[in-house]
Amino acid sequence: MEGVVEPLYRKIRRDIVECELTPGKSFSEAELGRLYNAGRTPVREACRRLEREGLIRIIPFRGYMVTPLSVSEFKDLEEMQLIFEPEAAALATERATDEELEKILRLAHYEYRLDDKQSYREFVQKNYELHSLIAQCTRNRRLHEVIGNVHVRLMRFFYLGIPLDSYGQALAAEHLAMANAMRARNAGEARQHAETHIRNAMDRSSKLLMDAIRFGEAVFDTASVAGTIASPGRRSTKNTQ
Amino acid sequence: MEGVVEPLYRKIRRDIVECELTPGKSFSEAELGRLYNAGRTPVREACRRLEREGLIRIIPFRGYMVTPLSVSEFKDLEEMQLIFEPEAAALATERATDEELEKILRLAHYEYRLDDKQSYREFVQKNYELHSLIAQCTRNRRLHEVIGNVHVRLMRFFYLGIPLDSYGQALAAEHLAMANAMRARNAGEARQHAETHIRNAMDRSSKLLMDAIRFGEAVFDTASVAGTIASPGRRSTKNTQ
DNA sequence: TCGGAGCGATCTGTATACCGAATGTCCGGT
DNA sequence: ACCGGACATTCGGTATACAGATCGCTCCGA
Repeated sequence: MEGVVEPLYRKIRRDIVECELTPGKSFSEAELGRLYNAGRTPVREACRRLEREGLIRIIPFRGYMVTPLSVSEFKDLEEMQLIFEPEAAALATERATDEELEKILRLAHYEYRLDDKQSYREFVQKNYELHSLIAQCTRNRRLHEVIGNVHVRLMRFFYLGIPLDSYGQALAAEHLAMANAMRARNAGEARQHAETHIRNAMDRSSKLLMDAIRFGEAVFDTASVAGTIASPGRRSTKNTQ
Repeated sequence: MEGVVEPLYRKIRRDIVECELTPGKSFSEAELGRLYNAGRTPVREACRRLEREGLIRIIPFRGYMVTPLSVSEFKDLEEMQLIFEPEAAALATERATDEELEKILRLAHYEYRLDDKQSYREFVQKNYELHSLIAQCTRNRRLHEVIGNVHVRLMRFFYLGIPLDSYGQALAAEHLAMANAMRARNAGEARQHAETHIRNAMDRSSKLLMDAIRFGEAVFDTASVAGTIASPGRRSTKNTQ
């Protein structure tokens, strides 16, 4: 029975990351306990962890709330990526085993088709695995954790389809360039490719974010209350509630 | 009554950081509750947070344990500093207010006298404030948190007097150079100074670490089980227990 | 009719008790 | 001397109780 809180935590986290639990939605401990059928204590604990990871916000005597997506969070996270990942790529280039580099290369081949929603979700997942594996190859466990957390938080945005849409080939090309540099054990070049990869991602996403905001489509900033319309045809009863 | 867990958490964290609770020491929830007179629930919660920060380790059915100091953790943390702080200094240079830059400069003036233990502890504290303030000036809250956490974990080593000893002036000089560059709004130079500062710190500490290990003085590594040899004449009954 | 004070509902925060599970220890048998 | 099982300890999880805080509703007065 070792793991009741751990699976629960993972389930909730997955649902948040995949925007199954809409950002900005608020709920009580009991409610969440019913939803995942678990007692109040494990729910509390899971929520505490999620709060520390920035996925849930605790409103002092009113309950919990899925952290609303905000432009500022997105910017912060991307800025962190820009700082962390190029160095991580360089370190990984020097420290990874040949097998790991092969696996990285394999993951870098992933693309997705625009017409297929499922393919996109898979890509987001593989993209995470790629970045996480690179971080792991730094052989710096703490760094790996931090980079992983940053990416997890970014994935919520990805799952909304905001920053990646319609850039499948470009992304894969950048991934490949980086993976190849790593495989050639060229740390400097790997760093460079990683940096331009992140910079490009930032450019693309800022464009898409602008559009999204212009269309009033999703993301919100500032003082909480992020009603989330998300995709058309999605029920959004009691979203801000 | 909002804050019972928060102060408790802070107290425990402070005691761990200041090595008041010796690294490697193990204890039960009840024990800790008695020590800080608090209930089991707040203790649990505080320990969970400390675990996520890497200051406490949970041994599945045997209790808790102050994370033993390990060379690998030290190396990891310094490597992270080397990645984060130069960029943070550069960002802060561009984003800080004039007042903040003044305060940074003021903090950078801190030195310590070798003969005075209290002065050293103060220095460690001020050093933390300096680095934390710089991180805060990046205006990237998440980045600030991460850098703060890294530094907090490093402080345990500092409080053991390991990596700083007898480098007071050198440290202050490096701090000053960086702070001055920041005040001149020269981001590139600030980054450069920060980088050499961290690199120097790494060199110095690796020397001192070697010595410390040679003298069997403190730090432990590898697979958990840090029997605490520490100082000669120290009983080590039930150390791994 | 409108506005403000007060009351109650609800939920978190915290403490405590209890059961089950797992592990290390100790003791006794082979 | 070695091995195996019972016991104590301690954590993991749940239920429960209670205090405090917040919100919303009602009621009363202007």
